[in-house]
Amino acid sequence: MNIGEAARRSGVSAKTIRYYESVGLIPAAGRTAAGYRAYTANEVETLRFIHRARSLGFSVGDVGGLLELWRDRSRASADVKAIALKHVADIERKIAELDTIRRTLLDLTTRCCGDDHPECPILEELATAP
Amino acid sequence: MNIGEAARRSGVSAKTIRYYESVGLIPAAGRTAAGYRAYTANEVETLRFIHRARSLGFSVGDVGGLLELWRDRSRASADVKAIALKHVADIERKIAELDTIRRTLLDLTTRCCGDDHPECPILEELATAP
DNA sequence: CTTGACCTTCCAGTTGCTGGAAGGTCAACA
DNA sequence: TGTTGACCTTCCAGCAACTGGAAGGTCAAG
Repeated sequence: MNIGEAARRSGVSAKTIRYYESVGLIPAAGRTAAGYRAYTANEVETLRFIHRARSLGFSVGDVGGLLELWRDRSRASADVKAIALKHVADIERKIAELDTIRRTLLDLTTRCCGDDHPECPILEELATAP
Repeated sequence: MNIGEAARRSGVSAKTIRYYESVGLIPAAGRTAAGYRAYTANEVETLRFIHRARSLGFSVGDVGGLLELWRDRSRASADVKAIALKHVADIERKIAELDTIRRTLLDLTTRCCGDDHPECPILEELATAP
């Protein structure tokens, strides 16, 4: 099938499929006589796998690792779990960071009247915080 | 003062100060006879303002808006608050997104033995989820 | 035989810096 | 006076992970 059809079935855009090929995440697809990329159902499954992994926030590099493990029948689930747990830790760090910012901003926005006067604790904080 | 000193005092690296100048976030600094950028205490204050706003996650574009309002004595605090609230909404969306992912991954990693066997609910999920 | 939906490659832009190369300047020290 | 070393300058490239667009080839239907 053509790249457009593979895109529709996998949820990965044609543009992105080409990109994944260019960075080596997937091997170069076969070609028709006219030079069109041709995809098998199997390759579409791989793309769906990638799509799901990316939607869970795994980096393209991590997805490469997961793909390798997926294809490796003699893998150790510990290796998969390690990648996932590291990702969870990253996410939790990120959430904590965002939450700190969120609480600061909520405090500031609550204290800001938000009217047509210039007094503003938000700007004051930005201007004078340590 | 030289850019290095301004960097040390503001918390913004010299490299980044030049970058901010290049993208128009700050006006071009004055120059010494030798062509070195020269900064006043006032400009350092602006850089500190920028540094704090950036550390609260405001985009460089938003920081530009905040800077303008900061300098505008006849501003309406409502305009500042609007920028901040929009940012809070963005952050909350992001947190919700990350938390959904986090919960999914925690479920999967909990169910994965993480031993030297190949069976792995994480890969299974990636391979078969809807 | 034409139209429109495909496909191809390649280049540039996004965000916010950061690293590095090649070279000029300045202050202190021998 | 010379020279070192810490500054400074510009410009170019690259990170992540795409996305948009231009210019042009292909295919199937009507």
